Order: sequence, then structure tokens, then C-alpha cells
Amino acid sequence: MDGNPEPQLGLDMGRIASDLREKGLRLTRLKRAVLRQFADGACAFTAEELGMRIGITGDLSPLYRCLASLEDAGVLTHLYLDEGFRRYDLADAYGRHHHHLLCTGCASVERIECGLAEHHVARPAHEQGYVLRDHHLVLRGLCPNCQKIGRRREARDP
Amino acid sequence: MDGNPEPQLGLDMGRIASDLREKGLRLTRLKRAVLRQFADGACAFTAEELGMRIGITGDLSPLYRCLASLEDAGVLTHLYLDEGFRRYDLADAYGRHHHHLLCTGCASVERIECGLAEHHVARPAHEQGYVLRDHHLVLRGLCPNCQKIGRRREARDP
DNA sequence: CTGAGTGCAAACAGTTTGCATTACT
DNA sequence: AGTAATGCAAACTGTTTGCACTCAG
Repeated sequence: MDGNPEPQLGLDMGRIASDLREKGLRLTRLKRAVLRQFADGACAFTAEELGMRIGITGDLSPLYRCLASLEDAGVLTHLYLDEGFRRYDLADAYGRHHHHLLCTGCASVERIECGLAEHHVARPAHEQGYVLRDHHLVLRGLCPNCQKIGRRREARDP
Repeated sequence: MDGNPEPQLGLDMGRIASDLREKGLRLTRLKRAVLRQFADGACAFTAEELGMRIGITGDLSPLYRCLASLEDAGVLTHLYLDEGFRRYDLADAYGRHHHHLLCTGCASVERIECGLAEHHVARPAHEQGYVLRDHHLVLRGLCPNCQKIGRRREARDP
């Protein structure tokens, strides 16, 4: 309904739209709704979470297709936090490089923006003859709330 | 057929056997065969890879049950390298803490034993009020061989 | 008016479970 | 003898695909 960039968001929708257009893809209502979820710095959503937030009641296949398009276009990536399902995140080029802190009690995820020193990531890979593409640090522990209520369960595919 | 510890392996089968026994579990032929795969430092096997190496032709459900037992007993853990399937690894208590280097060309995995400094793992978690349980660094890149043959495909669930 | 996006149903892959049978201890 | 472990078939979950239909550029 509006082709203009949305000012208050941390995402440049105009840039994303044109990047998509270059690949013959459209920035539809659904894609826009998905991307909006990442605008405030939230990250690592499951498809189910995204569907819930967007208000999709029925079938998730359009959402999966939408997510796949956004991955193809390089706007999103996916990752697994040692659970049994995917989480989707803004690609570094469109967001800010970060890692993840997963609460093993309630399965909530927070972003962590610690930089890993070069010698911790690139060097060991180079030493084994690899050309590094990317890296990802997963931290797992109990969030403040789960500590308070004494929850301990493993959030590893429950 | 032999209950004695197997001398040449890097794994203390006797200790594992007794740890299992404490939980009412037996160190069966299948469990032994699975554990043997990890003896030379190899790591992060998929269920399929383990089945192949062990020589399981048919159904994998006994293997999955075996792996679940070993996880219950704390001997194995599982992880995902941002692919669509689990990989199984020796728990830190039975092996040596390590991270993983995944080749995006051929999907091979190598272990990396770089230590991450405390301020890269525990501190950022503490700052957000978390009590850290564990962490896992995934490095992704091209292995020497895939560089040589010019392979570039994404090994992210192919 | 063409092709990307949608919605539904059916297929798929990896993993899990029920149940009767086998085999260690 | 008693209880894990096995093998097969069937279920389940998260994700993908085929196809007819819609809608926006």
C-alpha cells in the first residue's frame, strides 16, 4: 500500500525492496510483516514464532516460501541453536553481526554483540587450511527469570 | 563378547560402562560400536553417518534409541551445525571440549580446539544476567580440497 | 497480462514411539 | 527370570512441493 521507506524502523525497506527487485522478487505484505519483526533488534525467530506474531492462523507454507525468498535474496539467514528447528535472522549485511544466548529454561533467545577476536575464529580455520565464510557462537544458560523461578529443564528439543 | 576395557582406544569404556550401569543401562554391542567411532578424535557424526560406519543397513530406530540412552547417561550430546539434522558428539566430560569447523562445500566436519577467552563467553552472558551452561562455536568455510576443486555450494541443508 | 505470491493438500526427511521378540546379567 | 535392547511398522514434527487461483506491477 505504501512504497515509501518506513521511517521509524531500523531497516531500510527501500534498499531491501530494490535488492529484491533485482532478483525479480517483490516486497510483499508478508515479507514486509516478517521483516518488521526484526526492526527493533529482536532476532532468531522460529517460523512458528513469526507466524504467531504476524497473525497467521492456518498453513505456514506461504511463510516458509517467503522466508526462503528472503534467504535467497540474502536478507535473512537461518541457524539452529542446537534445537530441532530453524531460526531465522537478519543477514549481517542488513543487520549487525551478533551471536545468540539461548535460555535452556524458557527457550528465549537474546542477541549478544560480542566481537570474537580474529585469532579465535579465522586463525584456527586458516591453520587447518580452510577459507572461513562465517562463524556463529551459541551460548546456552539460564535467563534471570528462569533462575528466579528455579526452572532448569533442558530446552533442547522438548 | 568381551567385557574388558579396550586398551588402544582413547575412551575409557570401563568408566562408561559403570556410568551407564548406574543408570540401569547396559553397554551393548551397539553402544560400544557407536562409541568406538569417536575414539580417534572424530566428532560430530550424524545418525546416518554412524549407521553407515557401523554397518547398519535397515532401520535406524535402534541407533536413535542407543544415541538417546547415551545422551541420557551424559556420554554424548547433540548439536546442529546450522544444517537440518543432528550431529552427535562426545560430551566434554568424556572427550575434550572443542568446537566445529564445517566445510560448506562437502559438509565434512573437523574439530577445533581453540579455547575462547572467558570474556568472550561467560562475561557477556553474565552481563545480561544469565548463568552460562555451555557454549559452542561453529565455523563455516571451505576445506582445502573443496578450494582446490573449486566447489562453492552451500552445504546448508542441500 | 504475466509472473510472483497465495492457500490447500499431499509429500518429505529426520526422528520418535508402540509393541512383540530377543538377549544380556 | 527379569529388564534393556532390538526390529519392524506406524506416527509425528518441521519443512517442502504441486497445483490451481489471485493479485499486483
